[in-house]
Amino acid sequence: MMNKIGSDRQSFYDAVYDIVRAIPSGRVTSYGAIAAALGARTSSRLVGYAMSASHTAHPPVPAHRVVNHKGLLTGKFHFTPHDRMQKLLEKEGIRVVDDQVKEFKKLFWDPKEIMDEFE
DNA sequence: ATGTTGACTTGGA
DNA sequence: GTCCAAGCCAACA
Repeated sequence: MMNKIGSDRQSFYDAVYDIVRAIPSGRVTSYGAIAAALGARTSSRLVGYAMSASHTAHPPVPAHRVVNHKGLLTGKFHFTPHDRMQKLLEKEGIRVVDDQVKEFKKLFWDPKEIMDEFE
């Protein structure tokens, strides 16, 4: 069986990467939403931890589209340079002010929308 | 082996 | 709205 993300995949990380790569341009999601989509809502921290290692993943994951549940760019200091995360977002039409995604609620993309692709 | 830390979230006060 | 504590798993010292 290889239809469930997280259980058959090589690791929780790969599952996270797959979802992040599926985030549409110009949209954002949260760590918790990804964790929830994986059925591990309480492991949202792992999602963030996975992102810290995402820069070594291949193909690369658009980690800049993942923010915390408030729409805050908490991971921007993991980018080089730090402004890159915001730059990338703005490039996609997302407005970021004071490290916070404007209209976050509206731009929020629920990973569960593409869960079908993984079933 | 144990203890700490971390790109987090939730629930209760 | 705020602040605090707990829970999750992996990497590192």
